[in-house]
Amino acid sequence: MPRPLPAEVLALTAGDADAVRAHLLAAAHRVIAAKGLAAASTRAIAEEAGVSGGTLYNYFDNHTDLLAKAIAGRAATITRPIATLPTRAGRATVADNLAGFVRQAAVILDELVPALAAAFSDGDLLAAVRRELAAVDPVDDPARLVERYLLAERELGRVDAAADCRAAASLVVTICHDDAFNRYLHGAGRRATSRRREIALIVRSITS
Amino acid sequence: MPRPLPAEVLALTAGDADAVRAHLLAAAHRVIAAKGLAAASTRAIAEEAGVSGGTLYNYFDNHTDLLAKAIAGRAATITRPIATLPTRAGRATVADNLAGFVRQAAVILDELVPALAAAFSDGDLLAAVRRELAAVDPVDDPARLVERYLLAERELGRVDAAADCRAAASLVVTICHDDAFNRYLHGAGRRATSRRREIALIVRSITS
Amino acid sequence: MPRPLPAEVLALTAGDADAVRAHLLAAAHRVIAAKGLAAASTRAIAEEAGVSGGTLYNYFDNHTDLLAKAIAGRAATITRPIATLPTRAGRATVADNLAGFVRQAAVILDELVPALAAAFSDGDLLAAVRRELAAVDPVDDPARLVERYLLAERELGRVDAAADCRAAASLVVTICHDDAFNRYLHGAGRRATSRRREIALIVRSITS
Amino acid sequence: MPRPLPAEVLALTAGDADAVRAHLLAAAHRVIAAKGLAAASTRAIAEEAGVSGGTLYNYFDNHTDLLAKAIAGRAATITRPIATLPTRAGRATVADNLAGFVRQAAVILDELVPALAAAFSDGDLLAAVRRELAAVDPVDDPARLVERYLLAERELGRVDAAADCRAAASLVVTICHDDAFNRYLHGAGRRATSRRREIALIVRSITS
DNA sequence: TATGAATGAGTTTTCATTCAT
DNA sequence: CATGAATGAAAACTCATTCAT
Repeated sequence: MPRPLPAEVLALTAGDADAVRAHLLAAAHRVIAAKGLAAASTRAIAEEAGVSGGTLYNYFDNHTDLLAKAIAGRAATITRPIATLPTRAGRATVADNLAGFVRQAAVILDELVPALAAAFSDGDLLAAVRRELAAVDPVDDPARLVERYLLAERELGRVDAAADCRAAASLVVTICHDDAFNRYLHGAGRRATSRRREIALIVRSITS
Repeated sequence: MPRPLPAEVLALTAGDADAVRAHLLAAAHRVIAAKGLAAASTRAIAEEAGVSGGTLYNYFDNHTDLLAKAIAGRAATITRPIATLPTRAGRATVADNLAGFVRQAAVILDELVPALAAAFSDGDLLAAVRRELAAVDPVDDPARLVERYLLAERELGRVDAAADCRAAASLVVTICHDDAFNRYLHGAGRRATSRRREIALIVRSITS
Repeated sequence: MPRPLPAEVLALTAGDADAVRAHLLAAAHRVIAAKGLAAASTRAIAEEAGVSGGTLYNYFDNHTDLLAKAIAGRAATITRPIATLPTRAGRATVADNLAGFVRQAAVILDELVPALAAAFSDGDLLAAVRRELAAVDPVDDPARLVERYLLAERELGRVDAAADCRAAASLVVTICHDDAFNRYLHGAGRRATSRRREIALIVRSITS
Repeated sequence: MPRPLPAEVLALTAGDADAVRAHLLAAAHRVIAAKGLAAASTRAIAEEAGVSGGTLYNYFDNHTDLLAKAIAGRAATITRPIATLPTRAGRATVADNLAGFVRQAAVILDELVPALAAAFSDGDLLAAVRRELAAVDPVDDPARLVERYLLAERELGRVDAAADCRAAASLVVTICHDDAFNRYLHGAGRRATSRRREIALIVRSITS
């Protein structure tokens, strides 16, 4: 007999199918973040979401589909908290602004990069993740964001007119990625590297 | 019914236990590279190595131990093909030498980074990989290699006396890491990014 | 491909979870009795129960849990067929009644003692069996049953007022245990020892 | 290449085949006593004995043969420490002498009964144990020993002329067996039961 | 006749998926 | 479109036994 979703889940989703889907994706991501991709079995996700195992299949094609959407979905939301960077142009110093960006990006990347990296373990999953990523709006690309900030600084004269803002932005974002990767690779004990010297080097190159 | 190792394997190892171990590690790495970590079951590895399933346990404690050594073992050999970089100081241009390094590093990182990243999927495996990595000689760190090259260039006057060679080297290596990650994330079809502009930016910062 | 339980099993259990559990425990006990504890693999039990291997894990934590409950479960039902002993007080002779008890107890102990003894082979299993046995109602202790019978005979004057009924009962039960152990140890061919002389000795001690 | 046995083993056995066999049997029994029959793998026994796994097969037909001889071999030596009982006739009291026997027997039975019981888990092993037990000299039967003691007491007039010494002896030995079984079944925590009352009951029956 | 590596059948257990309710 | 039990393939790992050395 078809039964309604459990009270807790209904309270969160109001029974809206998309809301339920989002709830399940969030549960999946929590499990991946907490216990790793290998532990993100359908049963573990269902339990975390407070639904029955079979229910997942009413909202997703299969296990891989669910995982891929949970992982790639985070990539779409990644620029959200750092979207204000371009508005900081003209304030403080360029180096400080970039360092601030690196610091803020770390929070998001620390939960995105490990999940993304873990997807490398399974060819099918990786293919599905690629498909999902392809659908993400490339305008939200963080590198574009940083580039826009540097261009704004160039407008203000705080960055050389001839500076390659795209390359500089790309370098900054690359630093963020590698840091997140290394933080997870080397474990929680690892002290966060400051990267102040690398940023100074980049800034030196684009300012006279 | 016990038998000596199959002829093919014996030919490679001459019965030496360490050689057999290396043979099994190589087989494990081939499976990981070809089909992904998730497909690197003990059975698949044993088959690839041309050996019976139980034989693996005569050489490794367990599946995780084998995988961790197969993955981390590559990290130890990584500087081998690029160790000649410092000797190139004074020849060609700094930018070309760094670009050449990035190109060569890509070959190795393309087989190391995906396996390393895939280990993020399993907490136990990651912990084992960390233990193995800790045993790798840090003198072989590629960043130190690039730094030594830049310091040699500084001796020769082709790099500013005040240049932060460590930061520059760190940036170059970071580029390599992120590129390898992105190449695998976005799939084989992806054209390798040249990174010429980023290297130019770095070089500009350390030369006058 | 999921299917309901096979027709035979459904007929026995009517889909009730506790009935299925009991069915599985009975299957486990049949396998132990027929082929020994070492042959009571999960596969053998599932086959005997007419069920798929994975199904066992929907009802029991693990193999040890299943075996322990199958073994200890019998101990709980053991007094059932001999519970009427106290009502025989005053009829026939005390010796005959005790001999009858010994004979009846043998039927049950012949299927309990070997399984219990076999559990000595595995420390984990034995620990689990102990836990299960601790949950059995001690009021059903057969020694208490025999004691109550002897006390009833004492009330009737057929046993000395000063007789140590508890010790006598304990001796009778001990005989039952050791006989069951020895019957299994020496094999089916062994003629059941009558123990008439030992019972006579006990009776002589508690009657004048 | 045939090598000599390891130095430690040679020191104990002087290379004598029977001594080596005894050494291996003792090792097997130690493993069974310490970790249970299920843990008494060929590898564990070989390690305990300080020899290589293949060596066992130069002295025993197979695993079962080795275990059966290790278990049944103990039964042959069981009367050794209590053989002096008959000489105690006339000294102390009959009850004390029997209680002393029960106490001493416990030491031996505590290592024999659990191993014997564990053999119930495997039909093949049990059959082999039965074969080995059949070869044990029945004159050493502890029950005969106790009977001889009681007959000696009867000669001395401390036991009734009409007493059924065989039944009494059988009861005493039965107590020992059941106690050992129960001690192991209920675990080390269990306080040893004194059985003074049961012995008193038996003695009352054979003395006036 | 000691060694110990290779074997491979066998063990317990997990898990994505389906479908009767 | 919720449930959760049944499935059975696949996983990691163990172990008695053999035989080249």
